[in-house]
Amino acid sequence: MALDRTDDRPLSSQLADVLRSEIHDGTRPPSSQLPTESKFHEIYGVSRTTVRAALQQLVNEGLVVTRKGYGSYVREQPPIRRISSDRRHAIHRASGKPIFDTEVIERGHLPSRRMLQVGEAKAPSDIAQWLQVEPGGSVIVRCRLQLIDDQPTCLSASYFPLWLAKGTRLEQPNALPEGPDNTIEALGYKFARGVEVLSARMPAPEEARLLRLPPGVPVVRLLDIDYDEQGRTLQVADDLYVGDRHEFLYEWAETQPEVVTR
Amino acid sequence: MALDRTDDRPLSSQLADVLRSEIHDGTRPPSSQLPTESKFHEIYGVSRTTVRAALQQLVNEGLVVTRKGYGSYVREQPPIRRISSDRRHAIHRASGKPIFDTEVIERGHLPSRRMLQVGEAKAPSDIAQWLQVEPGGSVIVRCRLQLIDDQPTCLSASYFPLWLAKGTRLEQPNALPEGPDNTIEALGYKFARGVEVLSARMPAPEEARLLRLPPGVPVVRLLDIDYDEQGRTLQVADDLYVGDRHEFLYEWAETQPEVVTR
DNA sequence: AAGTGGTCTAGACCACATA
DNA sequence: ATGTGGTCTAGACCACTTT
Repeated sequence: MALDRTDDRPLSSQLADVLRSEIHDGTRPPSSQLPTESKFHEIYGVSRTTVRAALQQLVNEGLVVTRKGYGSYVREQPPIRRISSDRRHAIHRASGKPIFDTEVIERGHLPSRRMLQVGEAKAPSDIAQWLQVEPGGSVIVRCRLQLIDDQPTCLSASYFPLWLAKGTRLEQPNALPEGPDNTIEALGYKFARGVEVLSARMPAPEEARLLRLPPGVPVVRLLDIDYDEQGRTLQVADDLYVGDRHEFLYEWAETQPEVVTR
Repeated sequence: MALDRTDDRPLSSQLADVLRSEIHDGTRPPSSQLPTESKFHEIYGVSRTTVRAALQQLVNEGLVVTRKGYGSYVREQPPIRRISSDRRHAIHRASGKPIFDTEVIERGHLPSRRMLQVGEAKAPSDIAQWLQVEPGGSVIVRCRLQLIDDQPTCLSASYFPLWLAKGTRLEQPNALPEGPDNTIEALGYKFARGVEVLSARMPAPEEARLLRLPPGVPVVRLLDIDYDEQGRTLQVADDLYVGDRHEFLYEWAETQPEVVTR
Protein backbone atom coordinates (compact mmCIF):
# COMPACT_ATOMS: atom_id res chain seq x y z
CA MET A 1 0.00 0.00 0.00
CA ALA A 2 2.21 2.73 1.32
CA LEU A 3 5.60 1.14 0.67
CA ASP A 4 7.67 2.65 -2.11
CA ARG A 5 10.47 0.55 -3.54
CA THR A 6 11.97 3.52 -5.35
CA ASP A 7 12.24 5.48 -2.11
CA ASP A 8 15.63 5.80 -0.45
CA ARG A 9 14.33 4.72 2.91
CA PRO A 10 14.54 0.98 3.63
CA LEU A 11 11.31 -0.93 3.22
CA SER A 12 11.52 -2.07 6.82
CA SER A 13 11.71 1.52 8.07
CA GLN A 14 8.86 2.55 5.83
CA LEU A 15 6.74 -0.22 7.28
CA ALA A 16 7.80 0.76 10.80
CA ASP A 17 6.75 4.35 10.02
CA VAL A 18 3.31 3.23 8.91
CA LEU A 19 2.77 1.15 12.03
CA ARG A 20 4.21 3.82 14.32
CA SER A 21 1.77 6.43 13.11
CA GLU A 22 -1.11 3.96 13.27
CA ILE A 23 -0.22 3.36 16.88
CA HIS A 24 0.09 7.03 17.68
CA ASP A 25 -3.14 8.11 16.02
CA GLY A 26 -5.11 5.41 17.77
CA THR A 27 -5.83 3.23 14.74
CA ARG A 28 -4.00 0.50 16.62
CA PRO A 29 -4.90 0.97 20.29
CA PRO A 30 -2.86 -0.37 23.23
CA SER A 31 -3.13 -4.15 23.73
CA SER A 32 -4.50 -4.69 20.24
CA GLN A 33 -2.91 -7.45 18.22
CA LEU A 34 -0.95 -6.56 15.12
CA PRO A 35 -1.33 -8.64 11.96
CA THR A 36 0.91 -11.72 12.00
CA GLU A 37 4.25 -11.61 10.28
CA SER A 38 3.01 -13.75 7.40
CA LYS A 39 -0.03 -11.49 7.07
CA PHE A 40 2.26 -8.48 6.71
CA HIS A 41 4.22 -10.50 4.16
CA GLU A 42 1.04 -10.95 2.11
CA ILE A 43 -0.22 -7.41 2.54
CA TYR A 44 2.94 -5.52 1.72
CA GLY A 45 4.71 -8.03 -0.51
CA VAL A 46 7.95 -7.96 1.44
CA SER A 47 9.73 -10.93 2.93
CA ARG A 48 9.10 -12.02 6.47
CA THR A 49 12.64 -11.00 7.37
CA THR A 50 11.83 -7.45 6.32
CA VAL A 51 8.62 -7.49 8.31
CA ARG A 52 10.57 -8.66 11.33
CA ALA A 53 13.10 -5.86 10.89
CA ALA A 54 10.24 -3.36 10.97
CA LEU A 55 8.72 -4.89 14.09
CA GLN A 56 12.14 -4.98 15.71
CA GLN A 57 12.40 -1.21 15.36
CA LEU A 58 9.10 -0.71 17.13
CA VAL A 59 10.07 -3.15 19.87
CA ASN A 60 13.29 -1.21 20.39
CA GLU A 61 11.27 1.97 20.78
CA GLY A 62 9.13 0.32 23.41
CA LEU A 63 5.98 0.58 21.29
CA VAL A 64 5.37 -3.10 20.57
CA VAL A 65 5.78 -6.35 22.47
CA THR A 66 6.07 -9.74 20.80
CA ARG A 67 5.13 -13.06 22.36
CA LYS A 68 6.39 -16.27 20.90
CA GLY A 69 3.67 -18.48 19.53
CA TYR A 70 1.08 -15.86 20.33
CA GLY A 71 1.42 -12.66 18.39
CA SER A 72 2.65 -9.08 18.38
CA TYR A 73 0.80 -6.46 20.36
CA VAL A 74 0.75 -2.73 20.83
CA ARG A 75 2.40 -2.17 24.14
CA GLU A 76 0.29 -1.08 27.05
CA GLN A 77 1.81 1.76 28.98
CA PRO A 78 1.90 0.74 32.62
CA PRO A 79 0.69 3.16 35.27
CA ILE A 80 3.27 5.59 36.47
CA ARG A 81 4.47 5.92 40.02
CA ARG A 82 5.53 9.36 41.09
CA ILE A 83 8.41 9.63 43.47
CA SER A 84 8.64 13.01 45.08
CA SER A 85 11.84 14.10 46.72
CA ASP A 86 10.43 15.16 50.08
CA ARG A 87 9.07 11.65 50.57
CA ARG A 88 12.54 10.24 50.63
CA HIS A 89 14.05 12.43 53.29
CA ALA A 90 14.41 12.59 56.99
CA ILE A 91 10.96 13.95 57.67
CA HIS A 92 9.43 10.69 56.57
CA ARG A 93 12.03 8.39 58.00
CA ALA A 94 10.75 7.64 61.47
CA SER A 95 7.74 5.62 60.37
CA GLY A 96 9.07 2.28 61.58
CA LYS A 97 8.90 0.85 58.06
CA PRO A 98 10.92 1.24 54.91
CA ILE A 99 9.79 4.33 53.01
CA PHE A 100 9.09 2.16 49.99
CA ASP A 101 6.55 0.07 51.93
CA THR A 102 4.85 3.06 53.52
CA GLU A 103 4.37 4.75 50.22
CA VAL A 104 3.14 1.68 48.37
CA ILE A 105 0.67 0.70 51.09
CA GLU A 106 -0.65 4.26 51.16
CA ARG A 107 -1.70 3.82 47.55
CA GLY A 108 -3.46 0.56 48.27
CA HIS A 109 -0.88 -1.78 46.83
CA LEU A 110 1.18 -4.64 48.21
CA PRO A 111 4.92 -4.10 48.64
CA SER A 112 7.33 -7.01 48.81
CA ARG A 113 11.01 -7.69 48.31
CA ARG A 114 13.35 -10.44 47.30
CA MET A 115 16.76 -10.28 48.92
CA LEU A 116 19.46 -11.02 46.36
CA GLN A 117 22.71 -10.59 48.19
CA VAL A 118 23.80 -9.44 51.62
CA GLY A 119 27.28 -9.34 53.06
CA GLU A 120 30.77 -8.05 52.73
CA ALA A 121 31.92 -7.28 49.20
CA LYS A 122 34.26 -5.08 47.25
CA ALA A 123 32.71 -1.74 46.39
CA PRO A 124 32.42 -0.71 42.74
CA SER A 125 34.81 2.17 42.13
CA ASP A 126 32.26 4.98 41.90
CA ILE A 127 30.48 3.75 45.01
CA ALA A 128 33.76 3.51 46.91
CA GLN A 129 34.42 7.14 46.15
CA TRP A 130 31.09 8.31 47.51
CA LEU A 131 31.46 6.04 50.55
CA GLN A 132 34.84 7.59 51.32
CA VAL A 133 36.49 4.19 51.10
CA GLU A 134 39.66 3.42 49.17
CA PRO A 135 39.09 1.91 45.70
CA GLY A 136 38.55 -1.82 45.92
CA GLY A 137 37.92 -1.65 49.65
CA SER A 138 35.37 -3.83 51.42
CA VAL A 139 31.91 -2.63 52.32
CA ILE A 140 28.66 -4.17 53.44
CA VAL A 141 26.15 -4.47 50.63
CA ARG A 142 22.44 -5.22 50.72
CA CYS A 143 21.04 -5.99 47.29
CA ARG A 144 17.35 -6.60 46.77
CA LEU A 145 14.50 -6.44 44.31
CA GLN A 146 11.50 -4.35 45.35
CA LEU A 147 8.11 -5.37 44.03
CA ILE A 148 4.65 -3.82 43.93
CA ASP A 149 1.85 -6.37 43.68
CA ASP A 150 4.54 -8.90 42.78
CA GLN A 151 5.69 -6.79 39.82
CA PRO A 152 9.42 -5.92 39.86
CA THR A 153 9.75 -2.20 40.33
CA CYS A 154 13.16 -1.30 41.61
CA LEU A 155 16.49 -3.06 41.84
CA SER A 156 18.14 -1.65 44.89
CA ALA A 157 21.67 -1.97 46.23
CA SER A 158 22.61 -0.24 49.46
CA TYR A 159 26.24 0.08 50.48
CA PHE A 160 27.47 0.77 54.02
CA PRO A 161 30.97 1.44 55.34
CA LEU A 162 32.46 -1.29 57.52
CA TRP A 163 32.96 1.02 60.51
CA LEU A 164 29.23 1.50 60.62
CA ALA A 165 27.74 -1.79 59.52
CA LYS A 166 30.20 -4.54 60.51
CA GLY A 167 28.70 -6.77 63.16
CA THR A 168 25.29 -5.08 63.10
CA ARG A 169 21.89 -6.13 61.84
CA LEU A 170 22.83 -4.58 58.50
CA GLU A 171 24.67 -7.82 57.83
CA GLN A 172 21.57 -9.90 58.42
CA PRO A 173 20.69 -11.82 55.26
CA ASN A 174 16.92 -11.43 55.59
CA ALA A 175 15.03 -8.25 54.87
CA LEU A 176 15.05 -5.69 57.67
CA PRO A 177 11.41 -5.09 58.60
CA GLU A 178 12.16 -1.50 59.56
CA GLY A 179 14.34 -0.74 56.54
CA PRO A 180 18.07 0.08 56.50
CA ASP A 181 17.51 3.79 57.14
CA ASN A 182 15.82 3.18 60.45
CA THR A 183 18.39 0.57 61.35
CA ILE A 184 21.13 3.13 60.91
CA GLU A 185 19.32 5.64 63.08
CA ALA A 186 18.74 2.95 65.71
CA LEU A 187 22.51 2.49 65.76
CA GLY A 188 22.75 6.10 66.88
CA TYR A 189 23.66 7.89 63.65
CA LYS A 190 21.79 10.87 62.27
CA PHE A 191 21.13 11.76 58.64
CA ALA A 192 22.16 15.36 58.21
CA ARG A 193 22.29 15.93 54.48
CA GLY A 194 22.18 14.02 51.23
CA VAL A 195 22.84 14.14 47.53
CA GLU A 196 20.86 12.47 44.79
CA VAL A 197 22.25 11.84 41.33
CA LEU A 198 19.83 10.81 38.66
CA SER A 199 20.72 9.36 35.26
CA ALA A 200 19.23 7.15 32.56
CA ARG A 201 20.62 4.34 30.49
CA MET A 202 19.70 1.05 28.89
CA PRO A 203 19.74 -1.92 31.26
CA ALA A 204 22.33 -4.67 31.17
CA PRO A 205 20.80 -8.04 30.30
CA GLU A 206 20.95 -9.23 33.91
CA GLU A 207 19.17 -6.10 35.08
CA ALA A 208 16.55 -6.49 32.36
CA ARG A 209 15.97 -10.07 33.47
CA LEU A 210 15.51 -9.23 37.14
CA LEU A 211 13.23 -6.28 36.45
CA ARG A 212 11.40 -8.23 33.74
CA LEU A 213 11.99 -5.37 31.36
CA PRO A 214 10.80 -5.67 27.80
CA PRO A 215 13.32 -4.43 25.21
CA GLY A 216 13.26 -0.72 24.57
CA VAL A 217 12.67 0.36 28.15
CA PRO A 218 15.45 2.34 29.83
CA VAL A 219 16.22 2.39 33.53
CA VAL A 220 16.62 5.41 35.77
CA ARG A 221 19.52 5.15 38.13
CA LEU A 222 19.09 7.02 41.38
CA LEU A 223 22.23 7.28 43.43
CA ASP A 224 21.46 8.46 46.91
CA ILE A 225 24.27 9.44 49.25
CA ASP A 226 23.56 10.25 52.87
CA TYR A 227 25.89 12.03 55.29
CA ASP A 228 25.84 12.54 59.03
CA GLU A 229 26.59 15.81 60.80
CA GLN A 230 30.34 15.22 60.70
CA GLY A 231 30.26 14.71 56.95
CA ARG A 232 30.80 10.96 57.11
CA THR A 233 28.98 8.92 54.49
CA LEU A 234 26.44 6.68 56.19
CA GLN A 235 25.21 4.91 53.11
CA VAL A 236 25.11 4.96 49.36
CA ALA A 237 21.97 3.61 47.74
CA ASP A 238 22.17 2.62 44.09
CA ASP A 239 18.61 2.14 42.86
CA LEU A 240 17.50 1.15 39.37
CA TYR A 241 13.93 2.07 38.46
CA VAL A 242 11.94 0.81 35.50
CA GLY A 243 12.04 3.90 33.31
CA ASP A 244 8.55 3.95 31.92
CA ARG A 245 6.86 3.30 35.25
CA HIS A 246 8.34 6.09 37.30
CA GLU A 247 8.46 9.84 37.44
CA PHE A 248 10.62 11.83 39.79
CA LEU A 249 9.22 14.99 41.22
CA TYR A 250 11.04 17.93 42.75
CA GLU A 251 9.60 21.16 44.06
CA TRP A 252 11.03 24.49 45.00
CA ALA A 253 9.58 27.72 46.32
CA GLU A 254 10.90 31.24 46.53
CA THR A 255 9.64 31.89 50.05
CA GLN A 256 11.66 29.02 51.42
CA PRO A 257 15.09 29.90 50.03
CA GLU A 258 17.12 27.22 48.30
CA VAL A 259 20.05 25.64 50.02
CA VAL A 260 23.10 27.32 48.59
CA THR A 261 26.04 24.99 48.75
CA ARG A 262 29.08 26.76 47.34
CA MET B 1 35.30 -20.57 20.04
CA ALA B 2 32.89 -20.18 22.89
CA LEU B 3 29.67 -20.76 20.97
CA ASP B 4 27.74 -23.88 21.85
CA ARG B 5 25.19 -25.14 19.35
CA THR B 6 23.63 -27.49 21.88
CA ASP B 7 22.99 -24.62 24.29
CA ASP B 8 19.47 -23.26 24.60
CA ARG B 9 20.59 -19.70 24.13
CA PRO B 10 20.57 -18.40 20.56
CA LEU B 11 23.94 -18.29 18.85
CA SER B 12 23.53 -14.58 18.26
CA SER B 13 23.00 -13.92 21.98
CA GLN B 14 25.95 -16.12 22.88
CA LEU B 15 28.13 -14.11 20.53
CA ALA B 16 26.74 -10.87 21.96
CA ASP B 17 27.60 -12.14 25.45
CA VAL B 18 31.18 -12.82 24.45
CA LEU B 19 31.61 -9.38 22.92
CA ARG B 20 29.84 -7.65 25.79
CA SER B 21 32.17 -9.09 28.37
CA GLU B 22 35.19 -8.35 26.18
CA ILE B 23 34.06 -4.74 26.09
CA HIS B 24 33.44 -4.59 29.81
CA ASP B 25 36.70 -6.18 30.86
CA GLY B 26 38.70 -3.88 28.62
CA THR B 27 39.81 -6.46 26.07
CA ARG B 28 38.02 -4.30 23.54
CA PRO B 29 38.57 -0.70 24.63
CA PRO B 30 36.41 2.30 23.61
CA SER B 31 36.89 3.39 19.98
CA SER B 32 38.58 0.13 19.00
CA GLN B 33 37.33 -1.53 15.84
CA LEU B 34 35.57 -4.85 16.09
CA PRO B 35 36.33 -7.62 13.59
CA THR B 36 34.32 -7.25 10.40
CA GLU B 37 31.11 -9.18 9.97
CA SER B 38 32.72 -11.59 7.51
CA LYS B 39 35.60 -12.09 9.93
CA PHE B 40 33.15 -13.06 12.66
CA HIS B 41 31.52 -15.38 10.13
CA GLU B 42 34.88 -17.11 9.61
CA ILE B 43 35.88 -17.18 13.27
CA TYR B 44 32.67 -18.48 14.76
CA GLY B 45 31.26 -20.41 11.81
CA VAL B 46 27.87 -18.70 11.92
CA SER B 47 26.18 -16.89 9.09
CA ARG B 48 26.62 -13.20 8.61
CA THR B 49 22.94 -12.70 9.49
CA THR B 50 23.60 -14.23 12.88
CA VAL B 51 26.65 -12.05 13.39
CA ARG B 52 24.55 -9.02 12.55
CA ALA B 53 21.88 -10.06 15.05
CA ALA B 54 24.55 -10.19 17.75
CA LEU B 55 25.93 -6.77 16.84
CA GLN B 56 22.41 -5.41 16.74
CA GLN B 57 21.92 -6.36 20.38
CA LEU B 58 25.03 -4.47 21.39
CA VAL B 59 24.01 -1.45 19.36
CA ASN B 60 20.65 -1.47 21.11
CA GLU B 61 22.41 -1.47 24.45
CA GLY B 62 24.45 1.53 23.40
CA LEU B 63 27.73 -0.39 23.56
CA VAL B 64 28.62 -0.45 19.86
CA VAL B 65 28.30 1.90 16.92
CA THR B 66 28.37 0.76 13.30
CA ARG B 67 29.39 2.87 10.33
CA LYS B 68 28.48 1.86 6.83
CA GLY B 69 31.45 1.04 4.66
CA TYR B 70 33.78 1.59 7.55
CA GLY B 71 33.39 -0.84 10.42
CA SER B 72 31.90 -1.49 13.85
CA TYR B 73 33.41 0.16 16.87
CA VAL B 74 33.19 0.05 20.63
CA ARG B 75 31.24 3.12 21.58
CA GLU B 76 33.01 5.94 23.30
CA GLN B 77 31.17 7.23 26.34
CA PRO B 78 30.85 10.99 26.05
CA PRO B 79 31.62 13.20 29.03
CA ILE B 80 28.78 13.78 31.40
CA ARG B 81 27.27 17.12 32.24
CA ARG B 82 25.88 17.51 35.70
CA ILE B 83 22.80 19.59 36.16
CA SER B 84 22.16 20.58 39.70
CA SER B 85 18.73 21.76 40.74
CA ASP B 86 19.74 24.96 42.51
CA ARG B 87 21.33 26.19 39.29
CA ARG B 88 17.99 26.30 37.59
CA HIS B 89 16.07 28.38 40.07
CA ALA B 90 15.35 31.96 40.80
CA ILE B 91 18.62 32.71 42.54
CA HIS B 92 20.45 32.26 39.30
CA ARG B 93 17.92 33.86 37.06
CA ALA B 94 18.92 37.50 37.00
CA SER B 95 22.18 37.01 35.14
CA GLY B 96 21.02 38.66 31.94
CA LYS B 97 21.58 35.47 29.97
CA PRO B 98 19.84 32.15 29.63
CA ILE B 99 20.90 29.82 32.43
CA PHE B 100 22.03 27.31 29.85
CA ASP B 101 24.53 29.77 28.37
CA THR B 102 25.86 30.93 31.70
CA GLU B 103 26.52 27.43 32.84
CA VAL B 104 28.14 26.25 29.62
CA ILE B 105 30.42 29.29 29.33
CA GLU B 106 31.47 28.84 32.94
CA ARG B 107 32.86 25.47 31.99
CA GLY B 108 34.79 26.84 29.06
CA HIS B 109 32.50 25.65 26.30
CA LEU B 110 30.56 27.33 23.55
CA PRO B 111 26.77 27.39 23.82
CA SER B 112 24.56 27.88 20.79
CA ARG B 113 21.00 27.23 19.71
CA ARG B 114 18.93 26.57 16.66
CA MET B 115 15.41 27.89 16.79
CA LEU B 116 13.02 25.30 15.40
CA GLN B 117 9.58 26.77 15.87
CA VAL B 118 8.13 29.85 17.49
CA GLY B 119 4.54 30.98 17.54
CA GLU B 120 1.00 30.18 18.45
CA ALA B 121 0.11 26.49 18.49
CA LYS B 122 -2.20 24.01 20.12
CA ALA B 123 -0.82 22.70 23.40
CA PRO B 124 -0.29 18.96 23.81
CA SER B 125 -2.80 17.70 26.32
CA ASP B 126 -0.45 17.16 29.25
CA ILE B 127 1.14 20.57 28.73
CA ALA B 128 -2.28 22.23 28.55
CA GLN B 129 -3.14 20.78 31.91
CA TRP B 130 -0.03 22.17 33.59
CA LEU B 131 -0.51 25.51 31.85
CA GLN B 132 -4.05 25.75 33.20
CA VAL B 133 -5.41 26.01 29.69
CA GLU B 134 -8.37 24.01 28.33
CA PRO B 135 -7.36 20.92 26.30
CA GLY B 136 -6.57 21.83 22.71
CA GLY B 137 -6.29 25.51 23.58
CA SER B 138 -3.78 27.82 21.97
CA VAL B 139 -0.49 28.73 23.59
CA ILE B 140 2.76 30.36 22.55
CA VAL B 141 5.51 27.83 22.00
CA ARG B 142 9.24 28.34 21.59
CA CYS B 143 11.00 25.20 20.37
CA ARG B 144 14.75 25.08 19.99
CA LEU B 145 17.79 22.85 19.98
CA GLN B 146 20.54 23.72 22.46
CA LEU B 147 24.10 22.86 21.52
CA ILE B 148 27.43 22.74 23.31
CA ASP B 149 30.43 23.15 21.02
CA ASP B 150 28.01 22.50 18.14
CA GLN B 151 26.98 19.16 19.62
CA PRO B 152 23.21 18.77 20.16
CA THR B 153 22.56 18.55 23.87
CA CYS B 154 19.00 19.40 24.68
CA LEU B 155 15.78 19.67 22.72
CA SER B 156 13.78 22.29 24.48
CA ALA B 157 10.17 23.39 24.09
CA SER B 158 8.82 26.20 26.26
CA TYR B 159 5.12 26.88 26.44
CA PHE B 160 3.53 30.15 27.61
CA PRO B 161 -0.12 31.06 28.18
CA LEU B 162 -1.60 33.57 25.75
CA TRP B 163 -2.55 36.05 28.48
CA LEU B 164 1.14 36.36 29.29
CA ALA B 165 2.93 35.99 25.99
CA LYS B 166 0.60 37.25 23.27
CA GLY B 167 2.02 40.36 21.65
CA THR B 168 5.30 40.23 23.58
CA ARG B 169 8.86 39.43 22.62
CA LEU B 170 8.12 35.82 23.50
CA GLU B 171 6.57 35.60 20.05
CA GLN B 172 9.76 36.77 18.39
CA PRO B 173 11.04 34.08 16.03
CA ASN B 174 14.73 34.60 16.79
CA ALA B 175 16.46 33.47 19.94
CA LEU B 176 16.00 35.77 22.93
CA PRO B 177 19.48 36.85 24.01
CA GLU B 178 18.43 37.12 27.63
CA GLY B 179 16.45 33.85 27.66
CA PRO B 180 12.70 33.40 28.14
CA ASP B 181 12.94 33.40 31.95
CA ASN B 182 14.38 36.89 32.07
CA THR B 183 11.91 38.03 29.42
CA ILE B 184 9.04 36.95 31.63
CA GLU B 185 10.47 38.77 34.62
CA ALA B 186 11.01 41.87 32.49
CA LEU B 187 7.30 41.74 31.71
CA GLY B 188 6.67 42.15 35.41
CA TYR B 189 5.94 38.62 36.54
CA LYS B 190 7.70 36.87 39.40
CA PHE B 191 8.61 33.21 39.70
CA ALA B 192 7.38 32.08 43.09
CA ARG B 193 7.52 28.30 42.99
CA GLY B 194 8.09 25.46 40.60
CA VAL B 195 7.77 21.76 40.03
CA GLU B 196 10.10 19.52 38.09
CA VAL B 197 9.07 16.14 36.77
CA LEU B 198 11.78 13.87 35.51
CA SER B 199 11.30 10.73 33.43
CA ALA B 200 13.16 8.58 30.93
CA ARG B 201 12.14 6.93 27.70
CA MET B 202 13.44 6.02 24.28
CA PRO B 203 13.38 8.86 21.75
CA ALA B 204 11.01 9.07 18.82
CA PRO B 205 12.86 8.91 15.48
CA GLU B 206 12.48 12.65 14.91
CA GLU B 207 13.92 13.39 18.34
CA ALA B 208 16.80 10.98 17.72
CA ARG B 209 17.53 12.74 14.44
CA LEU B 210 17.60 16.23 15.93
CA LEU B 211 19.72 15.20 18.89
CA ARG B 212 21.92 13.01 16.68
CA LEU B 213 21.33 10.12 19.03
CA PRO B 214 22.84 6.76 18.22
CA PRO B 215 20.47 3.83 18.78
CA GLY B 216 20.33 2.54 22.32
CA VAL B 217 20.52 5.91 24.04
CA PRO B 218 17.48 7.01 26.04
CA VAL B 219 16.39 10.58 26.66
CA VAL B 220 15.59 12.20 29.97
CA ARG B 221 12.51 14.37 29.90
CA LEU B 222 12.54 17.24 32.32
CA LEU B 223 9.22 18.98 32.65
CA ASP B 224 9.60 22.26 34.48
CA ILE B 225 6.51 24.15 35.57
CA ASP B 226 6.85 27.62 37.06
CA TYR B 227 4.18 29.52 38.99
CA ASP B 228 3.85 33.11 40.14
CA GLU B 229 2.72 34.19 43.59
CA GLN B 230 -0.95 33.91 42.67
CA GLY B 231 -0.50 30.34 41.55
CA ARG B 232 -0.79 31.11 37.85
CA THR B 233 1.41 29.04 35.55
CA LEU B 234 3.93 31.31 33.86
CA GLN B 235 5.56 28.69 31.70
CA VAL B 236 5.99 25.00 31.12
CA ALA B 237 9.36 23.88 29.78
CA ASP B 238 9.55 20.46 28.18
CA ASP B 239 13.22 19.59 27.81
CA LEU B 240 14.71 16.42 26.35
CA TYR B 241 18.26 15.64 27.37
CA VAL B 242 20.60 13.10 25.80
CA GLY B 243 20.47 10.39 28.45
CA ASP B 244 24.07 9.28 28.56
CA ARG B 245 25.49 12.78 28.65
CA HIS B 246 23.65 14.19 31.62
CA GLU B 247 23.24 13.64 35.30
CA PHE B 248 20.77 15.44 37.48
CA LEU B 249 21.81 16.39 40.93
CA TYR B 250 19.65 17.25 43.92
CA GLU B 251 20.72 18.06 47.44
CA TRP B 252 18.96 18.30 50.75
CA ALA B 253 20.02 19.14 54.27
CA GLU B 254 18.44 18.65 57.65
CA THR B 255 19.33 22.11 58.96
CA GLN B 256 17.45 23.77 56.12
CA PRO B 257 14.11 22.04 56.44
CA GLU B 258 12.43 20.69 53.33
CA VAL B 259 9.57 22.56 51.77
CA VAL B 260 6.46 20.64 52.69
CA THR B 261 3.85 21.45 50.08
CA ARG B 262 2.32 18.02 50.34
C1' DA C 1 39.04 -1.50 -7.04
C1' DA C 2 38.35 -3.63 -2.78
C1' DG C 3 36.25 -3.97 1.52
C1' DT C 4 32.73 -2.56 4.72
C1' DG C 5 28.13 -2.44 6.75
C1' DG C 6 22.87 -2.04 5.09
C1' DT C 7 19.08 -4.26 3.01
C1' DC C 8 16.43 -7.94 1.21
C1' DT C 9 15.07 -12.56 -0.32
C1' DA C 10 13.36 -17.50 0.07
C1' DG C 11 13.38 -21.14 2.66
C1' DA C 12 14.08 -24.08 6.71
C1' DC C 13 13.51 -25.75 11.43
C1' DC C 14 12.39 -24.77 16.21
C1' DA C 15 9.72 -23.67 20.59
C1' DC C 16 5.66 -22.00 22.27
C1' DA C 17 0.54 -21.13 22.66
C1' DT C 18 -3.99 -22.25 21.56
C1' DA C 19 -7.73 -25.06 20.25
C1' DA D 1 -2.86 -30.01 14.75
C1' DT D 2 -2.25 -25.47 13.57
C1' DG D 3 -0.40 -21.08 13.70
C1' DT D 4 2.60 -17.98 15.98
C1' DG D 5 7.04 -15.68 16.69
C1' DG D 6 12.39 -16.99 17.22
C1' DT D 7 16.46 -18.45 15.01
C1' DC D 8 19.46 -19.51 11.29
C1' DT D 9 21.23 -20.18 6.60
C1' DA D 10 23.20 -18.90 1.95
C1' DG D 11 23.22 -15.80 -1.26
C1' DA D 12 22.42 -11.43 -3.58
C1' DC D 13 22.74 -6.50 -4.46
C1' DC D 14 23.47 -1.86 -2.72
C1' DA D 15 25.81 2.40 -0.78
C1' DC D 16 29.50 4.05 1.45
C1' DT D 17 34.59 4.58 2.68
C1' DT D 18 39.17 3.99 1.88
C1' DT D 19 43.22 2.79 -1.04
